Amino acid sequence: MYKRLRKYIKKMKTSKKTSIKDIANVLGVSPSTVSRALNNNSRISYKTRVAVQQMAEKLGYQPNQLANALRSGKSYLVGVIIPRNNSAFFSSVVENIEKVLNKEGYNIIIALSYESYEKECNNIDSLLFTQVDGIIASIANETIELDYYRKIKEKGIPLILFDRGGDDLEVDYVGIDDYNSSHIIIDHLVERGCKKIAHISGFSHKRIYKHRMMGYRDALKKNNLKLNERLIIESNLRIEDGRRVMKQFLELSERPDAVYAAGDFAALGALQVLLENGVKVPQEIALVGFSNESFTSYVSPPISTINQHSEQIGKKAAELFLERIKNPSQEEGVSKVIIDAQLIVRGSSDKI
Amino acid sequence: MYKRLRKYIKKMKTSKKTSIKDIANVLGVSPSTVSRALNNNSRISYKTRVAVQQMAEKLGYQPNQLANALRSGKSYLVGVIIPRNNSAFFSSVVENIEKVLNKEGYNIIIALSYESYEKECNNIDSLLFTQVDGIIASIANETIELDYYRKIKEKGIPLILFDRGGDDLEVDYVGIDDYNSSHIIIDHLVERGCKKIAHISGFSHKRIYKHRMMGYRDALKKNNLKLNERLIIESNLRIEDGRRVMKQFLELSERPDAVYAAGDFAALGALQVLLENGVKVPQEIALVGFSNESFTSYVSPPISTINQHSEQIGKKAAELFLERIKNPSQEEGVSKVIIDAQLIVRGSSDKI
DNA sequence: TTTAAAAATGCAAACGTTTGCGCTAGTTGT
DNA sequence: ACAACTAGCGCAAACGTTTGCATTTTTAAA
Repeated sequence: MYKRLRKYIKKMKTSKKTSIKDIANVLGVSPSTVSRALNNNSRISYKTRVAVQQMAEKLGYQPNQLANALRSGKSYLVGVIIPRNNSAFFSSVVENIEKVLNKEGYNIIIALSYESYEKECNNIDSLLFTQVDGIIASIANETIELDYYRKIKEKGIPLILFDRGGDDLEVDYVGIDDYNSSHIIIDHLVERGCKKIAHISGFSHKRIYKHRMMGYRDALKKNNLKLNERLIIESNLRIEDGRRVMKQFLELSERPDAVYAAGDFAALGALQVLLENGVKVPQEIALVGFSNESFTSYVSPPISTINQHSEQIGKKAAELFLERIKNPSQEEGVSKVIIDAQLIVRGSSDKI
Repeated sequence: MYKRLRKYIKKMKTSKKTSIKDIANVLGVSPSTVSRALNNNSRISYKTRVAVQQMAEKLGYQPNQLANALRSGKSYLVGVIIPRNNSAFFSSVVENIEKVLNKEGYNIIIALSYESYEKECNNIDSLLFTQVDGIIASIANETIELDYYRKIKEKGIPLILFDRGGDDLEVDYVGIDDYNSSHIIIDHLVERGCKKIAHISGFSHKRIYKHRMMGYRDALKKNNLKLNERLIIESNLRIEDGRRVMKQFLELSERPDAVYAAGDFAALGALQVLLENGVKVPQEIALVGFSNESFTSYVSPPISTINQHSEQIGKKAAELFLERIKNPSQEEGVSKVIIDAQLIVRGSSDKI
């Protein structure tokens, strides 16, 4: 027994990976016994189990997930695709997805799309190649065709979308009520006396931005405010887009007295332009963003925004995945979970 | 031929995964032929290759990376461990690591430590379990014992550290010159007339913060400024830490006329307290942060900071990994790449 | 002591892919 | 016609782990 051990410790110096076979050889048992002992199988005696587990520890045995996944058909990996990284919303969603899934023995693979359709397609291929057990995703801004997402579905792999989903896809979805969020924002701005409310919209081929705009339009109507098409401009909602659009609004003969931007980065750009032009915020022009990015509370004045409950979204997305795993039936209807958002009023739109 | 195809198309409806065996069966060739045809092996005739590749396309064949990695001993995955997610610095490093490695056929697995030692250990275990070909990491603030990183090394898996490294580990490293960066900051503050410069330090058990503090101390001496220990406070460098420490500095009988914070989040917290207390920045107290987080340019006044060249760090870290793969010899010396940082002067410390 | 039952293993094959070496059919040269 | 060579495959085993079923060993009862 000790001769065998010494022989194998020596072997360990040159070849770094310990496998079940190595343990089996040292102890003079079969690999299946080692596997069963490591997995506390009742068919293995206590004595053998202890010997195997101690030897595994001594030889630095590390289970090989590749082999396990190949054999079992399950990798216990979940791919999480997000469109951008430097965003408090997506960071928080990822964190909460991870917490829920880690508890159930899953690990996540984070894939970043950088708002690019091509990168997104590469990510999906990589994740499928890696045999993930499921994919949780939010769609990149550049993405119009959803063929790649359909591909996931066709392979029978659970797909859950959050925030940015797609009407054409019959898959599970978690998001907030974009339409109603706009109502809340417009009501708030109307309540503080605003009458000419402009909207920096995202691309309306993206469902969430379309709903935010529909909400904006209907809320204006509800409050008997005239709809001025020149006060609606679509953009990619980056800081530079917010700056450009805000400049356009300032050049109008009829200036707005409030601006609702469908994303916080665009709101930040708009704020920068307002301050640079000596416009008093919120006295002359009030400002509301969307998504509660961290910086909205750092800047001056702090920006009012919509809290999208990223924690809840992350948790719910992970739970939907786990339910899909437990009920693999393809015929079950899809879930759409819509969470009410919340307006956070700060200096940029506060009533004085 | 068509009977075989129809039989298999039918089979595809129920079992979602197409393997090389399925293609082999339809075409009446062996699995090894299919594999070779898919990999453009010269041992396979053009006719067979085309037939195989077309059938693979028709049957929706997706290579199984698990099997490939198991067979070859290489997963072409690289684990990237970062301590926090909502940071422009780490986001940018990750993005640049990914770009370089994707070009070489590698995919990355991002693991977040949330500044926790325990989470970091779990991440390392998960990555080893997943048979990554290498790990690129920045150490969590809570981590003192480096045993888990040693474990990576002992398994012969390439390990590259960036930014936050460890003196005890003989591994490749990329970072900036923290000592010299402090000199640059102090010189700048001295040039604008500051005489009582306080330092919000990170934990000095972390090498980078220790070097930043040493640089601070030596730069004061170099400029014949008196060192006041009450103007140095260690902290975790979060926003709330910056607030707390700044409040302490404001309560001193001898107030500082400048504050150098070893991280931008702490600088932001300090700025908030200064503004809340009606202190004019930079006229009464100048402020400099570290890391060039996005928000440093959004807030008012914009915060002077150190640009850590995250792009270069990411690229270099990935390149060091690739070199390790090309030269697997264990005896080669480790690389330490130190990049000069750059001071970005903004409103918080600008000369008027 | 013998027999039967229970406990504790071991064998073989599965998972998907790749690759060294062997085999076969066809072609070319003598 | 025969021998040698080459192109184009196929066989079998590797990679690490798990699991159904068979086999062996141990224990208890007659």
